[in-house]
Amino acid sequence: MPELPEVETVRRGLAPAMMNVQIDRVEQRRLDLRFPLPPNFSARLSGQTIRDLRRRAKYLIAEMSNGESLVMHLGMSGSFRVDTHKPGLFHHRRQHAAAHDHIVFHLSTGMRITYNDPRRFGFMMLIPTPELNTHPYFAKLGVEPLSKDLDANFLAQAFQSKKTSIKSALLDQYLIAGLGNIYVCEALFEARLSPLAVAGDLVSITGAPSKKLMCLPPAIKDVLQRALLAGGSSLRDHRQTNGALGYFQHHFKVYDREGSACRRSACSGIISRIRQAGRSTFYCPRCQK
DNA sequence: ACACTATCCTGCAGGC
DNA sequence: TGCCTGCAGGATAGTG
Repeated sequence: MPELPEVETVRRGLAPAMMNVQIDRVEQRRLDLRFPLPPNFSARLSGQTIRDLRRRAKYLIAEMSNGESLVMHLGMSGSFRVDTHKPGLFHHRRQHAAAHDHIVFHLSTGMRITYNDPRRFGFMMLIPTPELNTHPYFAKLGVEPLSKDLDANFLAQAFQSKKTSIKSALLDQYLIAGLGNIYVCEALFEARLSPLAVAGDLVSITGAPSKKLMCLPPAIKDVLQRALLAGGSSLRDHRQTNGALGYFQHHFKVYDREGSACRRSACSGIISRIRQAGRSTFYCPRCQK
């Protein structure tokens, strides 16, 4: 599920509860998610104070007071829930763990942060904070799409002589870090670009971005920003940390709209679904060229 | 260098 | 009602 807008929504929900708060203990309800959890996971986190909670691409990074950082990835179905544990009260209503609640952080404030992940494609790692930038998971990551690093000149340089489709190129986390299947489809629609276009064909021989490519960075930023305002997209698993749904799925122009009418005014196209690199692509063949 | 596939895992929708 | 198939927001390893 979680692409940049969902991960950032989660970060904004977690930050008030976690920032400058101590972790009392960590309840580890399984030994592994996608990978085995780090050795002594609970012990290494217990007693630490969370100094910062950042996002890089689709990763959440909680910097601890002991110099280690907890790096978390939500995979396809990961979510966090924040609630308050009230000991003594409501004794008759024991707070049961929900299915797929794998990790619970008990904070000194009485708040609990519960990580739920049905498919367990998510993972958590502990990395010494000074090594984050050189760690294999981060060293090669591409630009943040909402930063000014993402502009037409950057894309021209990134796409030059690339024979892969623009759809696949935008999904490549080593070029742009944080886009996923939904927002790539939506951004290509905004930019009126066919997902089948060859990335390198959008760059002139001199290395300058074509006019079509110039539309893409603003389209990407616009889609991501609107999704952020909506709290992300909830297809099945994504929740804000208070349990609320995101609602950007109601604003999709192409994603999951196969067979429906194109929403661009004066376009009479029908949204198509094709398969690219093993993933569904949704687009309007009439107005995306 | 590139494209495609299978893989990890669970849940759900659709067809019969 | 149930069984089966395919598909899902990600990312990697292996193949040709």
